[in-house]
Amino acid sequence: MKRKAGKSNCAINYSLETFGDMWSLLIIRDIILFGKHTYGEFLDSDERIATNILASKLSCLVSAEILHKSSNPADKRKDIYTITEKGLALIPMFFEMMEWGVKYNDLKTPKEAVDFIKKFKKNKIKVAQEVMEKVRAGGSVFS
Amino acid sequence: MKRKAGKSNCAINYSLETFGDMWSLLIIRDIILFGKHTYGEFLDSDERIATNILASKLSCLVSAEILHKSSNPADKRKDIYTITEKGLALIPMFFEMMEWGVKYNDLKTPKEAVDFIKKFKKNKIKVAQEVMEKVRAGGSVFS
DNA sequence: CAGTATTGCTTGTATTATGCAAGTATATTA
DNA sequence: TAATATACTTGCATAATACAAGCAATACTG
Repeated sequence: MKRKAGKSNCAINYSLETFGDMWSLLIIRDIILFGKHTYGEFLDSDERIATNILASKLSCLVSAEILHKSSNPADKRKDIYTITEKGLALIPMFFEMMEWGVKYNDLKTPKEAVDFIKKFKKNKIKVAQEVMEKVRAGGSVFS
Repeated sequence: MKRKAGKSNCAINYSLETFGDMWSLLIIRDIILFGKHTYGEFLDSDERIATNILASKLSCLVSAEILHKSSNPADKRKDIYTITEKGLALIPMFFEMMEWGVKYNDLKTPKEAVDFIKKFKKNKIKVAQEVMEKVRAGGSVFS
C-alpha cells in the first residue's frame, strides 16, 4: 500500500497509516507478549518475516516513535528496541484484536493465549494497565 | 502482502490475515461510523480507494463473513453490504484504535470523532454495545 | 419505448511493496 | 587472529496496489 501519509484526517486512517500493516503489529506483539527486543529475536517468529522487511518496519516504527532504539553496552552488535509510551498506548486495542482473533480462531489458538484473554475479559482496564507496567519494567505478558 | 493464510496459529496473526490491511478497516469504518452500504458509497471516501481494490476487498470481507451482500429490490444495481455479527465483534477493537488515533492525531481529527471517543472512554462496554445495537438496526455512530 | 445516465464492476498497464537469496560490515568469541 | 555471530543491505523475482479506461446491467427520461 502506498504509505504516503495524510490521505485524510480520520483517526482510524492515522492509526492505519502508522501501524496498520501485518508486520508492524506482529513486531509489537513480539514485544508485548514475548518480551523480544533485538533484530534477531524478531526475525525468529513463526511468521518468518524477510530480513529487509524487518529492517524497514523497525525503522518505520522508530520514526513513528512507537519504538525506541538504543545501543546495548553488553554487546554492541545487538541494539535494543523498546516500546515507547505511544506504543504502550496500543495495548488496549491490541488485546481487543487478540480477543477477536481468539473468538474466531478458537481451536487453533495456543491455550496460554486463550487463558490470558479470559483473564483480560474479566477486567480489561486492570489487565491492560498491569501489562503496561510489566512491559515498561522490561517484562512481557508471557514471561 | 502475500495473503496466503495460515502463517501461524497466533490469534493476532489470524486477525491480521482476516482484516489487517488499510482498506478493509476503512470499509468497516464507513459502515460503523457513517452507515454506508453500497459500492458507490464506499468509493466516495476521503481516502480515494481504487475501484478494483474496493471490489477485491469487499469480496474478501464477504468471504471472511465479516460482510454480507444482499440484493436490493428497490434498485437492482445497488447491492447492499451489511456487517455480520463477526464484523460487529470488531467494534471494541475498532474504537480502541480510534481512541489511539485521536490521542496522537488530536489536532487534525474532526471534532465529532473526538467527542464520540470522549463518550466512549467514560463507559466503553456500554457505548460499544449501544453502537452494535444501532448498527444492527441499520444505523451508525454518526447518523 | 428508445436513448441516456447511473451503478458496479472488470481489464490493462504502471508503480510500489513484499519475498527470497546472497552478500557485507562490525562486534564478539575461541 | 581466525572464526563466528549479528544486523543489516543489495539485487532480483513476484505480488499487491494505483490509475485510467471500458463494459454490462439496470434505471431514468422524453
